[in-house]
Amino acid sequence: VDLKPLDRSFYNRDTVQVSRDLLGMYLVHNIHNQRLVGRIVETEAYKGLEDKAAHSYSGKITERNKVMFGPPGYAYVYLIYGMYMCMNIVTEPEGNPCAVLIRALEPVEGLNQMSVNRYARDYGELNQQQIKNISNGPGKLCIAMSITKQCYGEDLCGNVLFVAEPMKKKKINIVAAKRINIEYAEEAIHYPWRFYIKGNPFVSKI
DNA sequence: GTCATGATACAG
DNA sequence: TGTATCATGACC
Repeated sequence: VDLKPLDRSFYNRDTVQVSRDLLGMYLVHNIHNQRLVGRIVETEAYKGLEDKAAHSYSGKITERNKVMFGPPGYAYVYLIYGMYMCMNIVTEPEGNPCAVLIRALEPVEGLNQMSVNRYARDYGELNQQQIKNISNGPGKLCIAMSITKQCYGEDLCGNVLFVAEPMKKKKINIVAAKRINIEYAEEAIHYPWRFYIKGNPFVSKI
């Protein structure tokens, strides 16, 4: 199946809109001569200067957040809690430091390799619990998809790591909710900028 | 449900 | 140099 990167203009839009439109799209990572594909089922919008939960809120450019201040369509990957990586996609025009966090995937292609990445072995046959746990969280999906700090700043309009529209797009219902684990963010705690596909079993938590 | 884990970024 | 962190897995 042919999967082609979305055009940069897709990302050069309002971050909440991009967050919603990413649901149902495929995240693709070509690595070690293999293609890993996951359907995006959960996202969160981080709207830069107006959002206390965003890493770019202060407006100060740092080593970590600098890619957020650049042009849209690039990967913002960072270490969280000293142990896990999170994958974001930069949105909006250059200078407006916004991003979408990818919070959960439904495995589409390369499930076997993902299970090796996650569980350090090839189970051959995975049980339902193991499958469900492969990529139902932002840290988990980075392990499953081999997304590391090496991916920081990767151009998603290239052919290594990108988002593609599936051949057949299923009809979905979108749920909007408060974002996860941003208790420090004062009024931004309540913004309904978490989006997920209603009823999808790979959503991280209800 | 609670809690330890862990490395880095960032502020002070 | 101290502190908080866009999470997870292992435990109760």
